Amino acid sequence: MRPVTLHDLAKRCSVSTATVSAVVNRADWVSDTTRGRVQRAIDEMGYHPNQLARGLKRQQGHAVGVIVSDLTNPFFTQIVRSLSHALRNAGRTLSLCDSDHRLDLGDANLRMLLEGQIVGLVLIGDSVPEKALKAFVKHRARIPVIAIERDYQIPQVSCLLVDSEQGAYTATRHLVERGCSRIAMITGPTTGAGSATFGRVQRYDGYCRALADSGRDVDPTLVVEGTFRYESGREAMRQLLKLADPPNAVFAANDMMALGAMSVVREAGLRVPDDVALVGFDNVPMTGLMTPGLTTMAMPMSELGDTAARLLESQVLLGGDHSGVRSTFSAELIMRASTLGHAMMFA
Amino acid sequence: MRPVTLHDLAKRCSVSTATVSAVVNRADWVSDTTRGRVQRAIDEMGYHPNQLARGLKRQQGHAVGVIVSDLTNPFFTQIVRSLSHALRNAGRTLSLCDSDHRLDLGDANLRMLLEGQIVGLVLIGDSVPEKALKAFVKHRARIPVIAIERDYQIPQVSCLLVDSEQGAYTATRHLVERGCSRIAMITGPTTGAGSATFGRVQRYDGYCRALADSGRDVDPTLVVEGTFRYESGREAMRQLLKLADPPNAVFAANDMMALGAMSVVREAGLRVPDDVALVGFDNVPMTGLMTPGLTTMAMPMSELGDTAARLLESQVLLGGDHSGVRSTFSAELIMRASTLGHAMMFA
DNA sequence: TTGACGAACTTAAACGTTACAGCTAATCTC
DNA sequence: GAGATTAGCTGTAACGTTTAAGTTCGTCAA
Repeated sequence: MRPVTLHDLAKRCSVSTATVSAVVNRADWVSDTTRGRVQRAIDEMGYHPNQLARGLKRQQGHAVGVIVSDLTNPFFTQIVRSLSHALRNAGRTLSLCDSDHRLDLGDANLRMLLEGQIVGLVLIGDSVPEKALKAFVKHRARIPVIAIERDYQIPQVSCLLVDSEQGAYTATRHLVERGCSRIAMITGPTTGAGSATFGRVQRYDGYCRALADSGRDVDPTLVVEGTFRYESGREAMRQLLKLADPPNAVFAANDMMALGAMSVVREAGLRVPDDVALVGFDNVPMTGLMTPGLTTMAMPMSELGDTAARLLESQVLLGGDHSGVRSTFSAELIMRASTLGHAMMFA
Repeated sequence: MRPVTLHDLAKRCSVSTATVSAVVNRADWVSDTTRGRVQRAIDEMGYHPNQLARGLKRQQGHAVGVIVSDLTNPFFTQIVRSLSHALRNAGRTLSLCDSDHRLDLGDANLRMLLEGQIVGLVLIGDSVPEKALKAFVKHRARIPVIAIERDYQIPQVSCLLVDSEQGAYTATRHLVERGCSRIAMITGPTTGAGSATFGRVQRYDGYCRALADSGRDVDPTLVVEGTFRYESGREAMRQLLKLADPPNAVFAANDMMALGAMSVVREAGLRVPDDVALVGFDNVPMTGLMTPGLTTMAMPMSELGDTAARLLESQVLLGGDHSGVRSTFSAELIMRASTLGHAMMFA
């Protein structure tokens, strides 16, 4: 069963393929009678335009490439999801690659997408090495590139970032306002995976600024380095509880570590939030599902996805060269029982 | 900066485009000297084949369409991820659509992918209505379709399913072997979202069979219906604890409900697993991260993804018509502290 | 010496679509 | 009523690739 083509329709309606094409593309010069006749034939024969041919002719594909460093990261999953919705509405296809934290695969994916004649590229997380991207941008200057949660120093590349410093400030500030006297922090790793992506430095800076704003000094014994993983949150918390004067509040640089910390606190027979209040960062789905719910900073995920899609579309339509935009989004405080307690939550 | 084409290479090397094409496609008739010369030019000029043109000529695209009913479901995310890896290795692109549980969107996505001249289609979860798929298969008999975790009654469609009955049997059996006397079940919903997908019926059947095998009757007061959501697990567990003779073990039809149940058990001051042992289903990532870890049935996610990719590739290569394969995978018991307790786990 | 053969290459026609330059006939302008 | 304009359509050349059907030329058997 060969797919129906413009030629088939043209023959059927005794018009030229150009006319049929005009109907399909809603050109304004076709008479109503012809348009009706062709449209009916399209419906009857079940015609679908061949995007390969269209793309070849128009010198412009219909797919947007997306490379994500780790699709199983719920934060990234959400972004991909809203990208997917936005692109569908724009009539575009989403070509997805998971680079599995391996930058070499990111490079291979880049080549593959390139051959697929993508019309735009979205990079999520640390998925492609700066060098490879630089080469890409140089050879395909017409393809707009947008990076999410990864800061590239390439003028043509747009970067959408979350203001981690502000988020950390808000989180810490929240603990101050709840009256916590000794506020600890579990930071992200200083080197290796994630260090480039999730702003360990900025989150720590925000913590410091919030303490300074309330007239306190940072107690170095209350700052422990983790690896963003659950188990490292447990380890860090154990360390904190061993202190002579342990903290009564902890801000963790991500939710996984906060959850790890919470499990240790409870195993030690202490109560959350009465003995130790906890705040995380990221708002991964499970934080709202547990009891007590974890207070955390929500990343603006759909916003990032939507903005990326809109930006992309405008740059594609614009055509020609475009300079990279950078914009920063802020994380939002989601208050839950891990800092408020049940009584307060329903007060 | 216009992309390099076969023509550019042909001119540069003073050969015909056919020869260059032959080199690119590794045909065996090109002399070594010519091949070398062309290959060098390819590297120097940075040539990348235009997959649109190739696809148009070959009458066969290079992308595989994937429609997933909800990408944020960690179970599906994992499948997409392993599909992505397998497809990259096969040199194919993955066109992703999230249908957001809306079957009408599934239909729109289907159309979009169709126009993109996909070479194969993978449906994950309940993402496309049977009727729409039937129409698709009828018109595009050459495109193999594989459904994962959704049973279509269409001969040409291959279905990859997880044996829920067997999984539920194994889970319940495990509780029996741990010496639990009163084993409750929290089932999935009888109607609505998920009822078609995750075999509520089969999971309940497996539970019954395991009990029967150990010579017990099903106590209807110990079977409560949930909605697969966390909150419904809490509600169900509250109901179970109110019984005059409450259960000392619970098998929940998915992890979310099991986690909800666990939170209620602990709030009631009871111990897991000593007072109430718990088993879930799905092995979502967080189950291994909490304390106590949740014993659960692991879905063979990468296996499903890989199999889908392999099956697809073989059917694509075969070309022509193909009859749908159905195959069933079994879930695997992951034993954790929610049934074993710490002492037993390290015995 | 002829002719057959194969290695190494070229030619040119597609694939389905779009865009541009015509073309025809009707309508408008003065 | 001659010329200009316009609405509505057609013809055809691309887009970059593959591929079937040649072409050329050197080698080798008879």
